[in-house]
Amino acid sequence: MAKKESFALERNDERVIIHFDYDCFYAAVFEREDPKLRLLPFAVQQKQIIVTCNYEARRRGLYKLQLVREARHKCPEVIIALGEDLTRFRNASKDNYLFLRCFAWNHKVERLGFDEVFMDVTDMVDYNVDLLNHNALSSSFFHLDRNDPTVGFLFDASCISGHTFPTGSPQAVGLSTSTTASLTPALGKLYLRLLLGSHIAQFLRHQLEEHKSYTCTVGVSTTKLMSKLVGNLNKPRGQTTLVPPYEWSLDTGESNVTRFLDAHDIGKVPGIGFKTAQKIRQYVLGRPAAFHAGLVYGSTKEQVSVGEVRLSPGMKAEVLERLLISPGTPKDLGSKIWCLINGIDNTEDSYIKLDVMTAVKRELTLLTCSLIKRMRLDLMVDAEDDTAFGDEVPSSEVLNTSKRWSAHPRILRLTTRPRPPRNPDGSRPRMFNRTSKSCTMPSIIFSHKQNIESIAEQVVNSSLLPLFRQLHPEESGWDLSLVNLCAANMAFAGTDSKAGAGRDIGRMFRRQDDVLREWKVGDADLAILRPSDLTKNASQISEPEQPRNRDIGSSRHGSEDMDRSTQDSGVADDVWNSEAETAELGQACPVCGAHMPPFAVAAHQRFHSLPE
DNA sequence: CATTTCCGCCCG
DNA sequence: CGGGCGGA
Repeated sequence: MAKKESFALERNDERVIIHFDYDCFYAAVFEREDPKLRLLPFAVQQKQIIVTCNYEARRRGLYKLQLVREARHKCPEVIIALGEDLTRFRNASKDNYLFLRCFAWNHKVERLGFDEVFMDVTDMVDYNVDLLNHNALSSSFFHLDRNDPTVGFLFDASCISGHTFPTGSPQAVGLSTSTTASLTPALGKLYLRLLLGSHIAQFLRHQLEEHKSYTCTVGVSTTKLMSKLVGNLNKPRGQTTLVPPYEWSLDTGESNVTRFLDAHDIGKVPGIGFKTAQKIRQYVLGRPAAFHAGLVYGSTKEQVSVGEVRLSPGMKAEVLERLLISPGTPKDLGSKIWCLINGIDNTEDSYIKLDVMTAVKRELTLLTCSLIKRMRLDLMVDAEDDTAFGDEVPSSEVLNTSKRWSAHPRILRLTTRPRPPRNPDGSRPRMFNRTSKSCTMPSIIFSHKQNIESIAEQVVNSSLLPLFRQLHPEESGWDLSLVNLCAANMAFAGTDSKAGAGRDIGRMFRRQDDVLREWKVGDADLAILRPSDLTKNASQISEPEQPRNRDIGSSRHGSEDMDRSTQDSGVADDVWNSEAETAELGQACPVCGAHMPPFAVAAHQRFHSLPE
């Protein structure tokens, strides 16, 4: 049995991130359509402003966000294109993005605006680190395909590709020399990983130039924050890698992260906008920070460096939090910014989270399928027939078109329960700390045209995933002991021409509850959903509640824990699991012992509870 | 409790 | 300026 597949929980998450920034993107889009422009001073105009211009134009004194009048005066021969229609830029951006994404092994590639891309190449790097031949680093081969060892490129693994910060780092020396030994193992490993990152970055840059005719500037580091910032050091058409040490230590002294970051103006840090920066400046200076209104865009501010902020007396997350709270500001903005100015970018967690999300999505989809089946069994009636439940249990969930809904649940609710922390004796406390979120039942769920799977997929995407995110906005380490889906707040369709119909149905439900209550498995920690093992299907049971405003169907689902031996060895666990494993094959009715599909049990039991 | 609307802020 | 996001 695999021991440690719990990737999401292990904090070996020093990622390798590449940030791409296309050089003067809008201008480059036009240049690609008309290469003659490359040699001429060329600018793109929106309204009365030069939004960007090529480097030929910059050589003649033009710059971004300059007034068109001024630009024309300074450089009369400039060629200007109108760039107010964004579609060509949008398309080019998307095209480049898709191109880059083809190289990624995972889907951790994202666009920021039209002209920036982040790519998490951690998996590629780690794969290739293991395959390096340390005796022949300078003639290494970078594998781009795990399945085809011939796909890749040659590179020199004895040095970083492109520029570094700080400049003249071990790069010149190379790894095969004695300096390698002086590097601590951890430092050396990170160095090697970033080195490989720099080579894949170099490769991708050239691919982009060759196949798409776009040059770009890239940064390589372990976070989006740092890779984006460090890339700025060498533009255009350059790349910069932020080399270790990333941690402060006795022999290496200050970390290169803070050394680099501290020199920036506080307002230059992505995520710290003008307002926030001004407040922080004011705090550090002890007086309002001066800023002279600029000509066109922004303004020249009194600069306060990240280092001054970070090292200002008593500075910490709480201080920033208090400083920045005002109506409409995000919750923990203070700690966010404290992290940022210390070079920590929490968004990297979201990459890991993505992996887990796909598993969660699978689970939710299975749950939804179960729920739909149950809803159809319990709530669909023959179009001509007003009675909700016949004498026979339907033999199949397949529905013909002569059925209609007798009632509509109006609310869809997702409930989860985190696994409570373990007691000293290894057992788990029984807690009822469930959390739930609900939304209006998406109408698609009542469709009887589409098949159940496609409906489920839509419901998951449109409703359940958003709910899940609300329930678990925290970082990746979900360890859930229960996931439950239910349809609630019944609305009966019949404009009760028969006055007693509603009451009869209500009574029926109550009787059903009585039966189900007996049948129901105890409320122990049963279903298990863990990021490390989300594949196995468990079961579904119904969960009766109050007669009025009650939930009609409820479908519970979880996955079997890998490490079951360390769990409660209670009987309930075993009962549950045996039921769980046979769930898809069939279940026995606890009253009469008849065998049937699990989703039919509830309806079948209702049959038992019908009035004589 | 969910939904709708608006505002502040950040970004390119 | 236009879009996106989060909070009230």
